[in-house]
Amino acid sequence: MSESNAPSRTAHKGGNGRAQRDAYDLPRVLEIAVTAFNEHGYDATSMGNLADRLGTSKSAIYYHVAGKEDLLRLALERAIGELEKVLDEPGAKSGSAAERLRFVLSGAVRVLVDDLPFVTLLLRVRGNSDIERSALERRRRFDHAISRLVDEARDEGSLRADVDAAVTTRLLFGMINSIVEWYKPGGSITREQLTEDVLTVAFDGLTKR
Amino acid sequence: MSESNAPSRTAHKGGNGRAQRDAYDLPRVLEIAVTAFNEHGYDATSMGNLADRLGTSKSAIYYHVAGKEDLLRLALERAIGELEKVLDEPGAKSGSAAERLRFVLSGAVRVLVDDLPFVTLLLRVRGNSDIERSALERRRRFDHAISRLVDEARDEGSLRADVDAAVTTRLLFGMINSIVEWYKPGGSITREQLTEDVLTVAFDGLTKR
DNA sequence: TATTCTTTACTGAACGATCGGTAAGTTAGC
DNA sequence: GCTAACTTACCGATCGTTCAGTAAAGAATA
Repeated sequence: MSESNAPSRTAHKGGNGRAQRDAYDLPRVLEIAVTAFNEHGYDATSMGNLADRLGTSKSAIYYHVAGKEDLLRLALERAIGELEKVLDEPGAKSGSAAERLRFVLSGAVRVLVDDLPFVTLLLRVRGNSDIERSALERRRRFDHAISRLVDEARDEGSLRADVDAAVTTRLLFGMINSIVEWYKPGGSITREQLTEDVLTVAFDGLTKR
Repeated sequence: MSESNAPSRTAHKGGNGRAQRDAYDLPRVLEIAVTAFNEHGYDATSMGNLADRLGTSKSAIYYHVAGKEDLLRLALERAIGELEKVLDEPGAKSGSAAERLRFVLSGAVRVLVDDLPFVTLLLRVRGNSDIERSALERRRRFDHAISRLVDEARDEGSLRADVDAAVTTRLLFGMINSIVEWYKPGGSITREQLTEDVLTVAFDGLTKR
């Protein structure tokens, strides 16, 4: 692969360096689209709007993607895909339920931070189309897997049993998912520090001991 | 356009006054609108859509409200107004910082539950228009007031100091605000039980002691 | 090397559908 | 008859999408 080229040109994909007047390849289009969707909402973002941000025309976008919904599909797939991977990692499968829960929650925070705009979009989806409903269904399954871990950790005696288990899980999710609303990567708080803080507050609470 | 509500024309049915072929008064229109906005998003909800839900025509809605944005304005005003009231109650002004914090958080949960659809809409606003930005600004001020309470409770020695104060506050908000995404009034969990669970998890964490 | 063909990556204009909103006429109850 | 509460018909703007055309560059042919 040739990497000595000017960055504004030839962002070629596979084996051959073809003609490319500008670098509007799919990853770039997707990145701009996800940013715009998060800023103004999916419905409020028009294809003309995206074209302006890309410095190109509306119809040029259609060379790279099938349509507006396709951009949403690709973005949601990326987000939910990365989250699902966490459940397949070894740390999510061995150890006590409490250990596995901590591992999965850490992994979720990691994905939230590393793919922040994509996960942000996923968490705002309300099920308006088949694509959104499909992403929502996969998210529901992911949530359910963590919910089972909470139940197990409870049965183990690791977690408190005086609060409804379902409520506990929901509040836990609420806390973690809210990260996308305020966390700025590259700021003063590192990803690792954030993960530690989240687990501390979640498991030990706000009260001083 | 005047800031105040109370349009002198709306003949409310309370004292039984004017002709009313159907019960499409402002509160009913607003209720249907907020429900629709929450289900499909503000942008994805058309005036025609609202008219169908009301069993009337699009233009009939314009007799009761100035336009689509006006519906949003009224809904957001109600939500943020109720939240702001909590800060003015006596319990929010006397006692230790920890006590005031618990009072305000309880109050926030109470408003969230009692005006669930309105607060849901408020929490989903992203600042796309002047109206949204104005609501967002008031919400930011409300959040900041609670943030100061957390700082005070910390200085008092009531709250832990080993986690960043700003992060603590954000996670606390994330947890509480997430309620609008899953709580169903009239279900098995009462408002009071929910409030208690939230405070327990927030202050004491998930771990069994 | 010179010419032609093919593919890539667009441009610009236009499409039908739908949007929020309005104008003007109509009906029900006092 | 007056007015509140509509209805029907329509407006211009904008939406996502399509389509014919085309410039640029590599590949094939001579």
